[in-house]
Amino acid sequence: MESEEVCGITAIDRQKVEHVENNLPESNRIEEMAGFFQAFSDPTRVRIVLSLELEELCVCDIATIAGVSVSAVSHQLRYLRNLNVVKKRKQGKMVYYTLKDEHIKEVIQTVMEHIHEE
Amino acid sequence: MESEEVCGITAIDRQKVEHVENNLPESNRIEEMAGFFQAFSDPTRVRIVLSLELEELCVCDIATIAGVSVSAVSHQLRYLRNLNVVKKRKQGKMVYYTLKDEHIKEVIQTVMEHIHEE
DNA sequence: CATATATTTGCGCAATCGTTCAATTGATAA
DNA sequence: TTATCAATTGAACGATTGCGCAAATATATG
Repeated sequence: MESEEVCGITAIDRQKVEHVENNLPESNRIEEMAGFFQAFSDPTRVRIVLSLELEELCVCDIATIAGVSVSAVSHQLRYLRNLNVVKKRKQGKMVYYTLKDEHIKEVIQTVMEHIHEE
Repeated sequence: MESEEVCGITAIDRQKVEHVENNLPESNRIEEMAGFFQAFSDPTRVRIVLSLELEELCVCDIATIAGVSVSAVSHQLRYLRNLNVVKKRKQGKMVYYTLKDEHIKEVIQTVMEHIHEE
């Protein structure tokens, strides 16, 4: 048998494990990826992003569409802003949000197609 | 001004709001999307999925690669199985996991490219 | 049968998340 | 100035998440 003790965990197939470990992206990249996916892992945020694909909207209107409080939306918008998904434009008292860059649409499109294909 | 009271929330631009509401996917679809993204919103799960892109692996080896306990991996694998992301093949005492379908790779590839492009 | 190994499962804990509420900031209008 | 309105912020909450531990399950072997 090709088993071996490693740090208290039994690694059965040492060769496969090494192959994978050598070809996996580094931890930073992996966390970055997870972080990106997390941005869209909540229905409210998905609704916000899909809405902003269609129109530039003020916080209040986003709240109406998303069906949650203005405060909740504002928190989520800050979250999405920090992740470079959306950007804001201030005009008087009001703040208008849009998607930061266009190829977020592509990513979402790809995922939506994937979901439909089954 | 084009403001109006709707369920206690002030909708500023009625026209935009309606346009968005009419063109947004239905709630089921949105939750489905969020659920899909959630599958990859955790570093351990990302590591698992990226590993299974490279090799068919047993639970124990996945645990070694992911750097968490066998139990933790098993929990995550069940989660991913319920989401139709991975499938298992039993051989004796051991259970080998692979990705369920190939075009999950495409989705991940698209996202990775997106992240690199900035 | 008993033993050993690989995986799964249920439980509980700590950390995180999404939300609301209340207070605050920033800008406009009287 | 004061009043008003849009948006942001911080605190607190309940709910969910990811994990490890320990027990249970499943399969192979003596």
